[in-house]
Amino acid sequence: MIHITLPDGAVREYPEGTSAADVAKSISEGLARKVLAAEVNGEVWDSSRPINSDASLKLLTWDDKNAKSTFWHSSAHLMAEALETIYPGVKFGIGPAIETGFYYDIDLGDRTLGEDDLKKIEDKMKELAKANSTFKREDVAKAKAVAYFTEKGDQYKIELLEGLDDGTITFYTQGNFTDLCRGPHIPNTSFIKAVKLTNIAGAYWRGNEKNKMLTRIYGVTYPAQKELDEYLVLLEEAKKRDHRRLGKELELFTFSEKVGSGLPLWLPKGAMLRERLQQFLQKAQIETGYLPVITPHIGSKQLYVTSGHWEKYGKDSFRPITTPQEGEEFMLKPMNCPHHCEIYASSPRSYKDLPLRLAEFGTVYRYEQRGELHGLTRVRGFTQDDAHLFCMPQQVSAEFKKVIDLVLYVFETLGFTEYTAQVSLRDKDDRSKYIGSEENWQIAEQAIIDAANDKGLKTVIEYGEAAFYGPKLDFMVRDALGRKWQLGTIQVDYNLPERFELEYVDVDNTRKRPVMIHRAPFGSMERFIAVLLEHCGGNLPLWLTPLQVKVLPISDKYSEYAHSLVATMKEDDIRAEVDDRSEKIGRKIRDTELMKTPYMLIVGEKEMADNTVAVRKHGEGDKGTFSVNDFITEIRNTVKEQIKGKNRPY
RNA sequence: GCUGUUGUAGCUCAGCGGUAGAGCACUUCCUUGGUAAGGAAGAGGUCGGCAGUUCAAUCCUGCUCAACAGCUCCA
Repeated sequence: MIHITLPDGAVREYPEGTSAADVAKSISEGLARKVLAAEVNGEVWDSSRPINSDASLKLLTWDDKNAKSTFWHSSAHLMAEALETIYPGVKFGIGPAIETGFYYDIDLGDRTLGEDDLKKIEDKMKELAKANSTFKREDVAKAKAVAYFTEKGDQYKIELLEGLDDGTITFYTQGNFTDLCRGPHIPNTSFIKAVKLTNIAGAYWRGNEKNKMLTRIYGVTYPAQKELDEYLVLLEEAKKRDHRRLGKELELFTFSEKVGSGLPLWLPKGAMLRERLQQFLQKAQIETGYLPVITPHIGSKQLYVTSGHWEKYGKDSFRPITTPQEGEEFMLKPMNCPHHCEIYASSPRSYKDLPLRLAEFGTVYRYEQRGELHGLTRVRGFTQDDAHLFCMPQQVSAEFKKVIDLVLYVFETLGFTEYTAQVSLRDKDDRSKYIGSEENWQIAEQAIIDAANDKGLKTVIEYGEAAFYGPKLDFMVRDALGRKWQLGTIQVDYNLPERFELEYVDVDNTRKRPVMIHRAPFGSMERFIAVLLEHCGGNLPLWLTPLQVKVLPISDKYSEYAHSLVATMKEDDIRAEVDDRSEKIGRKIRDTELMKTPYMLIVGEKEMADNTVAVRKHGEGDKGTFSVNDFITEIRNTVKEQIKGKNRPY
């Protein structure tokens, strides 16, 4: 007999070789029908796999993350079975579960798939799922496994087998399909009731662009049609929050083929939003000791040779521009750091001058690969909320923490509560691509880890993600469709001060090298606004929104009163407009709601007589009648509250 | 950059080998109204661009530009 410990602490006795499914059955039949997999001593297993010694056991049903992942992994196998039935001879790469759903990379030879094919595969999957095939696990000797896939002619599986040790190899079979797989899987295919193949795309074998491109089919499955429907609705909702769509609807920005791809054009409302955001950060920065500077949009190529960027990124940049006669070369500024280094170097610095914090909303140009461009999140011309802090080595830690405070203040004010902080360190093995001494790297890496811990950030450490000149702390958020984007960044740099031979005179009258910290709380104005739009679904906070109040006169007769209200509000820095079109009030309300304007003031005979306004709030409806002064006070207070923040660093 | 899909009016889209259509938006007129679309008339497109096939191309073919999805990349 063995002892099974359940999550509630209860210990039960079962015969050796009992399975999670058996345990479930002993508790209740209903539970047994829902169990998809099990966690045995913390490891996810097939529910049918025999347990041969004492163990802790958690039965996994659909609500569990690991169960979903198992379910989707099995669905990938089901899709593979369908593919093999429809396209005999198809070769398979890998087919894992992902955050939502699964994919399988396949090699179809010369055949290409279209939308109609996806439907066909879906139907076949549903048919095969109904066949109720069991997922059977089998230990296989390496030689036998290689022989199996050699006969099948699947070179990808053979390549995968090369990386595996004999004795650890397992096959899973359902119906007529057998795959090399570590498992685990759900008990049988009949659990899969709803199937949707969402997407078809190319993907390089093993993620290497030198390898063959395989066809990747993405899909998602559910144990009930209702859940699939809900998921599809959710996807639609997410699309409505897409910043590219909101940017168009709210008239914030646009692109022009003539101007060029990846070069956003800010429309008046977008520019207003962006400038307001910039002023907000500028103010916080000045309060916390930053000094604004301004540098040109181009710089001599020599500047980037000195910085090392030419060598590293020159070939991937916009080509240098040349002067008419001399043949001098200039580059469109791809980053502000070298310019700021030269500002530092423009006069002798004492330890008393440090830290020197130079800030600039600097527009830079980078030649991003064509396929990388994406709305405002990945563009070729963008403005960084950049600053470079030059400090003594012993000041790094304190400066770093101050920057974290500033970033958190920005996030809090703009309502970002969900983000991850990623500590990007060097690749553990390959250190050839990094500039700078081992010792400096270690100090910097430790300083970042300590500062993040000190501030209580939830961090993920990523090896190999550091910049070539130093480690960094990046703040990441997700967009409406689940894609991850980096927002704020803080980076320690021991390299540029070296290359630009920056110095300060220390207390003991010796010359020393300062340390540089690059930082951008927004990351870039473009990307930040993109993510902000998606975050708030286009309902921008009152203090930031281009138009705060729209005054809607009920008829032309009250137009004058409406305009007088706007003039009054303007005195209190409230951004308001009148909709004086000859439309019915219902129509004006609808149009204003669609533009997501926070407040509507409806004014007619009554309001004009009493010097009041009927307030309607976006998304909430009629709020009743207020005196003009009360309304103005309300707006002013709300705005004040929004930008104050509890964690204001100044 | 790679693979695939798409490109028709300002926007969302329909259509088709015989020189274009809807709704919304826009303009004008009527309507002067009370919390999410009042009515009528009008204007607007060399069907992304360049070639080719054809008696004839928005439609077929090639190239090119752009957008979208994913992969690779991201100072």
